[in-house]
Amino acid sequence: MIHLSFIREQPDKVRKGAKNKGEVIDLDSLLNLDNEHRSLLNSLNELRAERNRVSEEIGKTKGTGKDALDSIQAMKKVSQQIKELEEKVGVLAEQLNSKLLRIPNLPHDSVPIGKNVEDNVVIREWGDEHQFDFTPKSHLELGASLNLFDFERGAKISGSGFPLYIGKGAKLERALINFMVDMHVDQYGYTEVFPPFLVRREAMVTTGQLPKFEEDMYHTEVDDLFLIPTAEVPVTGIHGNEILEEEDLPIKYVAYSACFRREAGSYGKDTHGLLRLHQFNKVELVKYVTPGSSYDELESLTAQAESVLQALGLRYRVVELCTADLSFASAKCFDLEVWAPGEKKWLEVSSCSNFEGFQARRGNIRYRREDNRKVECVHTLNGSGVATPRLLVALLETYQREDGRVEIPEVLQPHLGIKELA
RNA sequence: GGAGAGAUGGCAGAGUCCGGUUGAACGCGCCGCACUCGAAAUGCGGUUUACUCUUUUGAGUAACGGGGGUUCGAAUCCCUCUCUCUCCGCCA
Repeated sequence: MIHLSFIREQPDKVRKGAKNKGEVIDLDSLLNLDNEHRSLLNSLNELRAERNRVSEEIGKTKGTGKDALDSIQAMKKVSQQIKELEEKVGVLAEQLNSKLLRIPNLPHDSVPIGKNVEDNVVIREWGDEHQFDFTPKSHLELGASLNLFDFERGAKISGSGFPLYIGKGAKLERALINFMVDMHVDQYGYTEVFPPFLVRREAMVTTGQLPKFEEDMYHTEVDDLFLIPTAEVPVTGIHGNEILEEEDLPIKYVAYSACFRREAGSYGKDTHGLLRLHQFNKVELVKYVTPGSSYDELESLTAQAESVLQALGLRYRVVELCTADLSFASAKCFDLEVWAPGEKKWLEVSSCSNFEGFQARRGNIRYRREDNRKVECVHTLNGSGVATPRLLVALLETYQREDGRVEIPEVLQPHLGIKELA
């Protein structure tokens, strides 16, 4: 969340940032609430100060053997007042917090201002368009002929959007996950973690899924736990309510997880095959860094995600999101889009974001500076490195041959044990 | 699922029975200064966080796992929730 004092001091910046993101916020009611809260809080503190002072006197008086009935009677009244004020202040604080949690993060100054997806900016492209001397098939056709997945039976078990991978398809999925996790650990020094897939509310609030997007999440009623939409949630939660040492930063984690998304409101979009799913697999990179380094860390994070696609020899482009397309919690974000020759589309396989202190404040994730030993919030970043379903689409469609077989990129062969899918 | 024990500051660990200058002893760590060519050792001083008010200085309030209660006053008493540990049961 945005620091309250920042909102007080620079409300226009907050309004402008939210407006550029296309978010409607009501700062006036928040600021009024804040004023009321502070004024009551001051009265409350004065009363408590009085009570503390007199209570101490009572203790001393009793110590000398005298009674202090008058003071006790007076403090009874004061305590009653305190109790009433505490209730009011508590209600206001809750309302204030709830409003605060719904204020989006502000875009970084470098983010292009835009009205919609059209205004995103392609930063760079990598790889040449694969030349086919036949008409490339879609991943659906390839998957069917090679018997890699079975969407009908997946839907029979769980509903549409829950793919069932079979045989070499299942193994390919597992190989991709292993390949990516190993790469980030071995080449870039990430620490591998295997997080829980169900999390408490607090973890979802920290990363920004709650309270605003509860309807997009799978929720288990009885235990009040949420299925994670991304490993970002549990992995960012790892250091919640902690004070880290600056010398331990940056902390870098890589995690595989299944991801669960209700995709409420996106019915009819990308409905076929592996393009949009309720459950999918993803390898996620999460960094905790010092504020001064977070934009450099965003660059390296993006580069590391890109290197997965490079190693697999897949054509892709890096897109800088404009303000309108930036997510609620993000200050700046690069999307990686891989080219799928069968679909003839760019497919988003990664989002690399800097959240600055937005998540850290929500989750109370801080660090102690080396120079002055002061405590401040870390910056958090994360990026997919990368998500498998669309990666699999691009892989199959890119490496297909006319005879319907699919070559396996060399880097993947040790993980899969075969050179082609036939 | 059953029975029991516990949760205190960066760490470790008193205080809880018998509520009152205890934001919290002693120690470790950390920071500063002194001594030293330098280091170690030693000595001295300092060392929680959040919020509010204040131009600076400073002052106040809150927090001993979370929430609630009793009381003039709660780390300390009561209730409740969460978590951790031990034993039993069940189980991949």
